[in-house]
Amino acid sequence: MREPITEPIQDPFECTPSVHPQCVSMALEQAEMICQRQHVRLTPIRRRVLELVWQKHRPVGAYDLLEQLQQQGRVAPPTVYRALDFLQQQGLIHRLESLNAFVGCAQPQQPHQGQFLICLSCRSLAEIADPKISRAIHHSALTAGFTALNQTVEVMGLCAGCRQKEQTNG
Amino acid sequence: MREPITEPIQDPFECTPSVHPQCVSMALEQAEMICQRQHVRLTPIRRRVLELVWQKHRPVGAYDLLEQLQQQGRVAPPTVYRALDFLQQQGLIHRLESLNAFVGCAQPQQPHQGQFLICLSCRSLAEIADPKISRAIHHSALTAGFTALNQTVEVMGLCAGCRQKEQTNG
DNA sequence: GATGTAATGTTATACTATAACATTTTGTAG
DNA sequence: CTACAAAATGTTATAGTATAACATTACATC
Repeated sequence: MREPITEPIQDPFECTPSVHPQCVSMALEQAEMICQRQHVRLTPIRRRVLELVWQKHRPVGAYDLLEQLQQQGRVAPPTVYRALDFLQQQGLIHRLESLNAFVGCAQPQQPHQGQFLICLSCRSLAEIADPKISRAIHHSALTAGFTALNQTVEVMGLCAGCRQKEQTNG
Repeated sequence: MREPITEPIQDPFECTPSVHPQCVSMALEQAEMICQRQHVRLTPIRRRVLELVWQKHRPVGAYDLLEQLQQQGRVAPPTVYRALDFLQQQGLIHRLESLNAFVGCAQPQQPHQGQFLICLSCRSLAEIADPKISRAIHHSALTAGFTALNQTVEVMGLCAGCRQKEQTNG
């Protein structure tokens, strides 16, 4: 029998192939629970889209998802976008504005705004949730008399692994 | 003779119709200077696009610009996008990822990442440059072993004026 | 004025997203 | 159980955003 998974499912910089199938199924289980609690329906399509998003475990475009869905029958764009809208509303996925792409939410239990570190080299992504950043933004907004309702924070750069490689090569 | 303009050109929440023509021409003059210093060419098309961006003085889409350019002859999308790319490279405009739109840069003299407050009600926008936000992001990234090269910070909410109106009405 | 580079023109197409309306599925009240 | 309303999905068409690829023109320098 396997050891229970102790590491969080949330860090793509860390998620190894060996634990990956489990991080997908964990995300789906969590989603089932959350939807039940919220009295909303995680229909087969919605569940399948969430599964595909987690399987990639990195930013994935709507038409990429569409293509995969079409391997099991005819599907049109609105079907995908509706599922993505639903999943976003339930906080199960985030949209990455700078990539026109979507990614599974690391902490769907507690609603939050995503903050993202996106590696330009390997295209992997990590979600962080640093209250200092949120607070700094809120504070700065207030100073301008502005009421912040929704924050987008997306940071492009190099993850630890790729930075090392670049240094070795360059 | 007019009083000299003491207020910065950068705050769209503040820019009144009376000073607006001047804030456009100031932005163009600054651009001329910057391009000269950088030994790059602010060609008529590039200059015109920058002018249109500043005339709107709020987030404006590429195809909106295209439409205006077409009033003086046939123009195709690549022309606009090339001009926008150039202006972005020179730090004269910013791209707003969450709106697929562009806006004149408030402080083109010193290169920086934009941080934006976007009013959901009146669609106006203010650019801020709060080092505390940048630093919080950098610090948080470093903690994750991530080298931040480029930050996107876009905050949706209500500007002071619109918030008051909402309260009065609601 | 020949030559190479930068900028622009031109055509076509890729990619992202939604409107509008038809149909099916689901939950609920009678 | 069945009739009804609401929710979800199907279907077709189209809007909106962006770039690839190649041709032509303008510019700078020798």
